[in-house]
Amino acid sequence: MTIRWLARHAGVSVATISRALRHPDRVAPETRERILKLVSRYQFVPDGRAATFSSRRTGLVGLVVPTISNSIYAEFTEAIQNRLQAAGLSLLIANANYSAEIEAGIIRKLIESRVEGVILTGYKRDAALYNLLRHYRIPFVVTWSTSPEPAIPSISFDNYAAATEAVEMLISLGHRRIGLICGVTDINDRAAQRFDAYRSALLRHKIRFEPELVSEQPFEIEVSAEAATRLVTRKNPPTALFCANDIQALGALFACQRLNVRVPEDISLIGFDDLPITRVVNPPLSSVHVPAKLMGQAAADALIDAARNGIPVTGQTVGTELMMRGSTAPAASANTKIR
Amino acid sequence: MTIRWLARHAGVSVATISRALRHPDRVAPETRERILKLVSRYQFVPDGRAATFSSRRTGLVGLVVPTISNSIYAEFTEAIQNRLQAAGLSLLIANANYSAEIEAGIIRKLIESRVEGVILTGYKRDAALYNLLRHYRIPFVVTWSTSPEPAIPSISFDNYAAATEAVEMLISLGHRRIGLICGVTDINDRAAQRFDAYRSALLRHKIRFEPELVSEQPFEIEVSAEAATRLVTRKNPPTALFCANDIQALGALFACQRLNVRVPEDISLIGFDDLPITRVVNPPLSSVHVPAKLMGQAAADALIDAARNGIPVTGQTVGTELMMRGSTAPAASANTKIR
DNA sequence: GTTAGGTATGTAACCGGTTACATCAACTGA
DNA sequence: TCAGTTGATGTAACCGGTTACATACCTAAC
Repeated sequence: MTIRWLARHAGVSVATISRALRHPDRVAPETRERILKLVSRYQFVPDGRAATFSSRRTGLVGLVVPTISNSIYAEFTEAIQNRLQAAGLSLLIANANYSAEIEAGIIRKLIESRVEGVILTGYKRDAALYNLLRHYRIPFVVTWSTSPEPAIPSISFDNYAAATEAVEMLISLGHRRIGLICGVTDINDRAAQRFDAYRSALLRHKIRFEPELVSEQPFEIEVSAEAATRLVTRKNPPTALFCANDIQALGALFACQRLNVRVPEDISLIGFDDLPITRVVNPPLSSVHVPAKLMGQAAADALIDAARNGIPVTGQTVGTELMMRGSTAPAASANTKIR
Repeated sequence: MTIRWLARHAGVSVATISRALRHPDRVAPETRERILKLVSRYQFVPDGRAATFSSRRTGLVGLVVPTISNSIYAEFTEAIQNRLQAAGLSLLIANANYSAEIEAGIIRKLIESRVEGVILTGYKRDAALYNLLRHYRIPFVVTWSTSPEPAIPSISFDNYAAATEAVEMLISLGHRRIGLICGVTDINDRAAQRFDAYRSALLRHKIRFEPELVSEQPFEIEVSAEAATRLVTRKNPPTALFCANDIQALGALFACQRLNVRVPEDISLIGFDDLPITRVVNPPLSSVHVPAKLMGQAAADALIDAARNGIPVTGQTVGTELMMRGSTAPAASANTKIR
């Protein structure tokens, strides 16, 4: 079942079939109707590979996310998808599972399928991958973190500034023992930047940085709850916990509930991402609102412009907002013992 | 940059280049080395469309999920991805957003890209779509629900049986006023089947079905919390709530906490999906464990077999397990007033 | 009546790999 | 020494659309 076969049956040439499908206004109405009737009778679906192959445009944009488990990426993905769809482009979603090797394989696959743009999560990766994309003149954009290298366009919020704001807030509320739960900084540059912000904020306020108050964990709620349990049950527990991710903050919140550590009376919590669930739990969880949707739209728009009009992708910073809710309170004036 | 260009530069034919890349053992070691050196020097990435186009094998499997927000699909997706990757196939993930129109468009796109298999979520869709897939001899499998039509192979658990078990459990604990929060049954056949099971279980036990105790809602935690609030603050509130989805169950749990309705003393809860978070909240949430991973693996294996060896996909039922946790308790013997 | 311009359609090259088949050299064994 | 076999490589058709260009026909204007 090819356009040649249809052409024979309709008594026209292949070009007319192709035109009837792609540019219906360029064939005579009666011819068009005859062809479309055949197409629907035989349920003909043209081969997209052949089409993109000969037209030299794939209409494809690739998105590489580190995980699909975290629903913050779902919102991001949907924003991108909607934007691309409106522009007549399709999205290829790929999950790198926080692995550099898998990601490299994915990027290669995307180049093989000749995508017209790539949206990446995080900036930290082998320079060879960036070079490969540039070599194939595939516009790309980094999201969720900003590369220090100006040649790598990033459409992102400022992880460092956002985390700084959260930690500074805790400090301004009088907290001096502040714990941190964050992602694994080796494989997650967002976590690394938030970690840096945490440490710098403490130093700036002459608060000693204590490695024992920091816990790097993969983003699983059970693991996070255990990590929080360990922090909170120390002899000298922190009075506040900054969690570089809402999943981890929720794990911490539930762990505290289980241990009868009162939030925010005994310990203050601030999360990151501002997932919808933060507004529903008890107490509602303070969190850094991340403009995932806006960021996705801007990234998609930039790639659409690049693919359509050859406009180079330029970086952009979108704002975050610290949402203060019931999980955060001033430190008890005295160093009240917990429990 | 094509294999023809490389062939000229290497002083060999295009066939040798192609072989050096696809079947390295079929070219002389020295020739191979010379070619591969050129390939890496010029960062040559062969055009995948041309490759699949001429070899008549795309190595692609499509997955259509109704949402990527719910992490239960993440586990499912990852299981599929791992299985396919091991078999040398790639996964195309597409999000239908609970829309039949979007789904139809996606399926068409998948056929256009000549995928070698399709994994669908839910069985209820226009028969024309199934016919189209069959017409193109694309093996497909339905997951997450079982089609009553035997010609539509389903690898799934039994929604009706699983929901029945949960409701029967509540009844056996003495509950007589049992509410239901579920997805929108018009667009979600899983929700519809669970709804049916709920109603049938009540009738079987001579418990009057009260439509006011049922709330169909999209899977958003805030919306679910509001729905639960409405149910629980009725004059004559239910003593148990079956939630056909953990997101909704969590919304209900947090709403109850906020209203000072004690779980499970005042109201028992059972969810569905057994997300990791159910084990961390307080009290831990009873839930129907769904073998998402197993189901994904089985679906992937079936399609691999179909694509590789032409073995027709056959249906299969995987088991669920009701996980009883702290959110469920026997009904208070008298009809104690809540609050 | 001739020519210019427009519309509908056909012809065929082309996109960039893959692979069946052909070719040729080198080696094996009688 | 020569037929037979093996291994390495080349030739060219092919996958199924798209589209530049050619062609044929019709209408309108001078």
